[in-house]
Amino acid sequence: MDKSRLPTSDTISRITGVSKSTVSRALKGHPSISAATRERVVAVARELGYAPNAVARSLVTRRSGVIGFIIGDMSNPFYPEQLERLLRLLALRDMQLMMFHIPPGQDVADIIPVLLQYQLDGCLVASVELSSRAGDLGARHGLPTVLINRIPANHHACAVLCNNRAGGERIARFFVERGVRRLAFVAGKALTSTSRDREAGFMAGIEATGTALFARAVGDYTFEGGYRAGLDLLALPERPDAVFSANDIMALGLLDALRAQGVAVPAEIAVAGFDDIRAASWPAYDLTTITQPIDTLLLRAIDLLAQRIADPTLPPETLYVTGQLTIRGSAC
Amino acid sequence: MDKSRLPTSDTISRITGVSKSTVSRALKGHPSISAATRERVVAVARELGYAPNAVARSLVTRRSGVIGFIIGDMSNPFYPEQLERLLRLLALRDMQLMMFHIPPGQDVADIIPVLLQYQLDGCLVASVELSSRAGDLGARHGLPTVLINRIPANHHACAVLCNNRAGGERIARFFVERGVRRLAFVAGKALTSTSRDREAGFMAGIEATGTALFARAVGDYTFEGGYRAGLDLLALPERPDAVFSANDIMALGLLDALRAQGVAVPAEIAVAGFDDIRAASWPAYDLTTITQPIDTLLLRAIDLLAQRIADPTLPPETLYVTGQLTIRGSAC
DNA sequence: CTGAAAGCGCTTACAG
DNA sequence: CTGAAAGCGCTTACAG
Repeated sequence: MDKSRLPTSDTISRITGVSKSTVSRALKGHPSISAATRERVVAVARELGYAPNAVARSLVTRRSGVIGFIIGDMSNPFYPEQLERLLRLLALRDMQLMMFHIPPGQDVADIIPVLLQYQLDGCLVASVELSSRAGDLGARHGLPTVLINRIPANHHACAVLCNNRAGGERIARFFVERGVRRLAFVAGKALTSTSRDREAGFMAGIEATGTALFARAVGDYTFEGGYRAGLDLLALPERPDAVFSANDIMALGLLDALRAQGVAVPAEIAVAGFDDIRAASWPAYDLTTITQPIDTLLLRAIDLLAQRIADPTLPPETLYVTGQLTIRGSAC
Repeated sequence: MDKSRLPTSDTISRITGVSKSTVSRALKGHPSISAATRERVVAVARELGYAPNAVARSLVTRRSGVIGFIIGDMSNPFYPEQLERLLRLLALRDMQLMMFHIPPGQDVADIIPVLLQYQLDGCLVASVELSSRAGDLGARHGLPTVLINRIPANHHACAVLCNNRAGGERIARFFVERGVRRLAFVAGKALTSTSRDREAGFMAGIEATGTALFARAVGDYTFEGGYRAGLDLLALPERPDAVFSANDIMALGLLDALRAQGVAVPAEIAVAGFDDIRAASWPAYDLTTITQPIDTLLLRAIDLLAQRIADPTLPPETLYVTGQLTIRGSAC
């Protein structure tokens, strides 16, 4: 009935008459244990609802089966969507996840001591806004770390990224093929590699056709920022024909700004985003965007992490996955 | 450089020349330690970046400083929004959070053994769809548990709820005061107390005015379900003037269905929801709704939990917080 | 195939 | 005010 009364390996040992060592080995299917002994131990353990205390096990094995998930601001729904998939994928491997939220203004470096206390097996860093010092976790503290959609500084950590550049280029090509000429870009946070790479790809795609970028605004990766960016673009002496927003959540704000100003989408201005968050497919927005292959991305990240947990001497690696253009009503 | 090289209390002990016991006491500010000793220990610990190994500490204190957060389907953005606030509030208390995701079709009962392994201090259960057996965690396994927006079966666990009934009633009153007569309700999952209580309140509010419910549809608490419910209502021989959706995410789908059918909102049909998720305030939806006081709700939940962690003999308690009507363009 | 013993890194009575 | 010792619940060489 009480927490302190959970059965221990000693309980099983006393009931079955074999030693704790044997209980431990029997339960983890160690080959040297006789079938008869194993069966008896397993039966008693099951009957008592016994499971080895994960804390004690972690202390001796130096493996906790828990990985840390580090995120910053979650107002972009893309993060929660990743989280849900991640939990599903980890459950398949019997791994648990501990959350670490870095509030605005703080940095990964600030919580490293806390992180280190918990004997985590590894870390996934999912915020594009967090400093590159996240790589320190791996390099200086021996904690296997994989960055998601973030370029590791000094190659000190692993990373899995959606090919942001290719995605930006794809959008440019899509617009240009449809004869759009006055192309605008709405940037996310200036310091993030995702925004810069998506922009670089977009620029490359435009320049390949001999044209130049028509206008640029900044939306800081937020809905409200996207809304303001939309108003900024509409205030220009001449309006763009199409806008590529560096992520979806800004694109939604942008679409609402256009709607508020009576602009017809896509007839007057076409809009495309990046991520394919759930809201992108809601009829109110119906956003053309680059769909990030989240499951693949996370699967690769988990694989990379699992390999480093198994062998910490493995060198860092950076992997790319490719997003697909999803055409919807906002640009078609 | 390596994980196994993290300094231990023994490291500090050797450097400072005091015993491990003294190191431990000095670091936690035990009053019996002399100021001089404490300062020296603290200085060395800081210099080495030492922090007590949480796993070892948990093993002896039987306190981990970690609580479990149990959620089901996260497609309703209300859950991620809670999660972010929760992380902020827990950080203030130096508590960590471990996530447990129950996939559709599974139940809390299925992960109880896993949960129990981790020496969690307590549990917060945040899914309205999970069985009432969540209360077992507290009652049968001694794990302090607080349900969020869920009525505990048999009073075996604590709970904090938004006053769902009062919210439903408030919406009814709001509609009736504006002279709306043909009121419809869109239900969430049939088995959830949130949907039932919101409906009961709505019905009570309607009946208080001598009228009756005009129409009812079911949206299963999803965006798509809300969309279908909208089409269902429009297919009726006579249309309602106003619809109360048991949560926001369904209301968004509903609004998109109305828009798709060319229905003017709120002129022809007014719409109200419940929760006040972020998307409710996006201009595309501009949804009138009951704003749940998330921070208060979570703060109360944490308090209830902290009390039970400190004294497990405390009886279960159920607390209510009150939502506020937030009037936006979808019903005004 | 099995067991006794040591040890993971802490905390906490118990002495002094 | 401080230390030696025991112990939290496991796992894992080491013997046999």
